[in-house]
Amino acid sequence: MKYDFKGIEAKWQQRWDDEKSFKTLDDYSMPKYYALVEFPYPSGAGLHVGHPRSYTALDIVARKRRMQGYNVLYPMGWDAFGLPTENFAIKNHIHPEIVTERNVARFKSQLKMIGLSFDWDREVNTTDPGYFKWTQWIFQQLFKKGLAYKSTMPVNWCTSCKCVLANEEVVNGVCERCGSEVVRKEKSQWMLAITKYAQRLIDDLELVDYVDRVKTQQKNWIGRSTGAEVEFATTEGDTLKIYTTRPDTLFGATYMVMSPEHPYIEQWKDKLANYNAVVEYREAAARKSDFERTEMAKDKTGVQLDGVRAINPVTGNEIPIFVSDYVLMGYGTGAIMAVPGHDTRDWEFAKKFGCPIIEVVKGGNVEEEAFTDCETGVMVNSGFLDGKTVEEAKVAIVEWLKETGKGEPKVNFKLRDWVFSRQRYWGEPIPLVYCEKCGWVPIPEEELPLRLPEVESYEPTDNGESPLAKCEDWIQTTCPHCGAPARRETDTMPQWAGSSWYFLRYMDPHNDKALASKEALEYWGMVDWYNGGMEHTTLHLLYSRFWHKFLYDIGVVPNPEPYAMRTSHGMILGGNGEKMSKSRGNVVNPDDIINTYGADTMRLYEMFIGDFEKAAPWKQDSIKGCSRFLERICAMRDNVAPGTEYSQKNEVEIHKTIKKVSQDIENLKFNTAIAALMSLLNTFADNGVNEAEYLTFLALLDPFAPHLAEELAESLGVTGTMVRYPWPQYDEAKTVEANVNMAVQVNGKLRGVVSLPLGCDDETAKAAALEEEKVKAAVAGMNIVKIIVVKNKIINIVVKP
RNA sequence: GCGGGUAUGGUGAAAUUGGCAGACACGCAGGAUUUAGGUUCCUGUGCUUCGGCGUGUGGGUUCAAGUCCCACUACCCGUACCA
Repeated sequence: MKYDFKGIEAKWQQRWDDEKSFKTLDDYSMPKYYALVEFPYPSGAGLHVGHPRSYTALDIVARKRRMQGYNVLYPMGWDAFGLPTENFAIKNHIHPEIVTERNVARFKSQLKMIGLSFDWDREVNTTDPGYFKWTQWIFQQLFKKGLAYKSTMPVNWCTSCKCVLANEEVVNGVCERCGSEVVRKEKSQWMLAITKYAQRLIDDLELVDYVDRVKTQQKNWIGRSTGAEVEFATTEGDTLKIYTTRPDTLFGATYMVMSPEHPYIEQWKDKLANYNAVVEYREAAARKSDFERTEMAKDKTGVQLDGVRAINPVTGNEIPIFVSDYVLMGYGTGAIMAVPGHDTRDWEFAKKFGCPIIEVVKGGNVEEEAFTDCETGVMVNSGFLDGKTVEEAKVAIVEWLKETGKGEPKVNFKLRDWVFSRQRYWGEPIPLVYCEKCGWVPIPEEELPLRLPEVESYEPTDNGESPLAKCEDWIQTTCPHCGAPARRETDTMPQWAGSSWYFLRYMDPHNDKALASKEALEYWGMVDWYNGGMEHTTLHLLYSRFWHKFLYDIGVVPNPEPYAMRTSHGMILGGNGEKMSKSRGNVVNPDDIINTYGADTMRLYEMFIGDFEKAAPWKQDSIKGCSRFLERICAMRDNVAPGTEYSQKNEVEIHKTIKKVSQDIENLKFNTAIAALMSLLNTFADNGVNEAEYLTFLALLDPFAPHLAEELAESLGVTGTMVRYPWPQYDEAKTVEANVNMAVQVNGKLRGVVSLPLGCDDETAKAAALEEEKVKAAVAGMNIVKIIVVKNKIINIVVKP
């Protein structure tokens, strides 16, 4: 049979569509399996070959689970709010909604050509009012529980575009789009109190099965550290509170540093002889762009306060206080005690400003560099701490701090609260109004979804307000609480909002009473397997875990964690090993591959390309191997002999392959699963093949190359589709040959191979090894010291002259 | 800086607990089929001075190391003064 992939693929895609073969069943008595891939942002460029890597991998898992009798939820949708669409709309004067619709249509038709087994009846779109109604609803719940609040925050401001940028849009300190300088500007923003969940977001990683590197990245991002808060009295009679992870080095604190934004600068205004110089420094720091701040990072700057000094609580010494921008207002208390002997940054600063450096932990040379090791050192010059190890000293000093009331143990996190507002058009409107009397008030639930108003221009305003700020008609409303005139919030939500809960909507996508029904949430939660890119292992994963925990706390979802398992795929690179991008000109379009070789070949190649978790360069030549493999399967169809049992010749190889393919799919080893299928085909080519054997092969092939598997199975009389065809079973006893080849080594070097019965005893193996001609030659004239036998694997003869 | 990862033929890559390094492919070479190119099929293919040598480098443990230990180097990803 000739391999007509175009005909075959069109035929089966049509049939799956007509029969709704992948429809998720509403039968909650069946065992369930929820496989999830990250839904894409439907960009104008269309799909590239990187997208299908993840989709195909979990399609294989989903298809296998259906064949194993599970009720499978494998859905797809669109994360469609976002900047590129808005920018395209601005440039071409088209409504973003129309742009989105177009892009989604393009993406969908491309995905359909790949033969992915999504249940399209459950498609979701974050820009659909029926969807974002619930995004807004969740935000209102957060607000009601006090987890959404307004706060003045420094934001990134592009001096040329005159608008606020997200952190991701600032590349090397300049605007991603226009290349102009980006500076900091204070703006009032909506914030979400994710830091309240910081500890639980770390602890509950114990409950889930994520690859280690993902767990590590989450923990690092949250950045928990333990230490102490210590109060330093000042010469002006007040106290300056600091946070440190090294309270053990308190005796070595020879000066203090405050952030330029520290409120004490204003408080001490009248006491500072050099107040003007301090303010000047603060203003210079504020003017610095991100780029300059990073550039200047190596060179420490600062100003010493003239008029206020601090007192080291343990030595009683008076020490100077500096202001420097290497201390950040946003972490700890915005002030530090500086221990130049044992902190690299303090050491650099001390060297530049001539502050004394005292060694309090022995082990290095503090004149040469800061000694930061906590493991080996012993305390010196530290009064009652002398002679203790760092760990012992930490315990002792914290005791002392507690007793004297000068400090207490403290845990800090790097994680900051989530800046949640964007001054943009194409996002979910924040469903709150501001009333002079009542403050911020949520709009009534029955008024959700709050839709975007029609505007003439989507461009941000000159003063950094959202484009919605120009819609006076829309803004003016009444307070739901007291009925007085009120104004709507004009900021919109960030793109992360819609993607923080989309997996819940798939469970019950058309529900208009709740984000999903209780029954659906209980049956489908948690997601059994979630695969996505490493680039989302910090923000998206953390945000969605946070929202899910909140929904758990208010009784909406039944589990504390959303995803039972998380894996990550590597990126598909261009043929030159570089990241695929339009500017590098190395983008490969899946449409071209499908036209030339067919979807099954593309699916196969995407999985065969290499280790699923690692980046892999796209090699156009290598695709042929996969294409040939499918052609050979097709050609073999004409030579399939009748037969309902496995032949003796093929039996072991078949059981082995079933085992390997079954396990490899579970372990993300799609590449070796395909290699095993190729080997089995080679075995068939040598030994001949009958119908029973060929059908098993097709069942194993089905998740990888479903169109061809269907076509060939049909030709063998299989009625219906392969979607629920039973997954082949293997018999462990039949996965091994009666005889094994054991390698014979002499002094660790391979000298021969002997064929022996499986599990034969060591003495027989030794005797057989010594009979082998090449072994005899290698052993001749030597004394045999010992012989090591590893059952069924190797015999090593150790000899000496 | 810090955190994570990677390093194996001409290429993409395989290799349970340490146990025959290079599975499976690509490419290449030779042959067969073909009017020819292409396709398909068969054979070979780590290097080698045929003793051996080979998994980034240098040490170590072991009967045995790609795999374990110590010390390096290079590249990739993330992050940016987090006290």
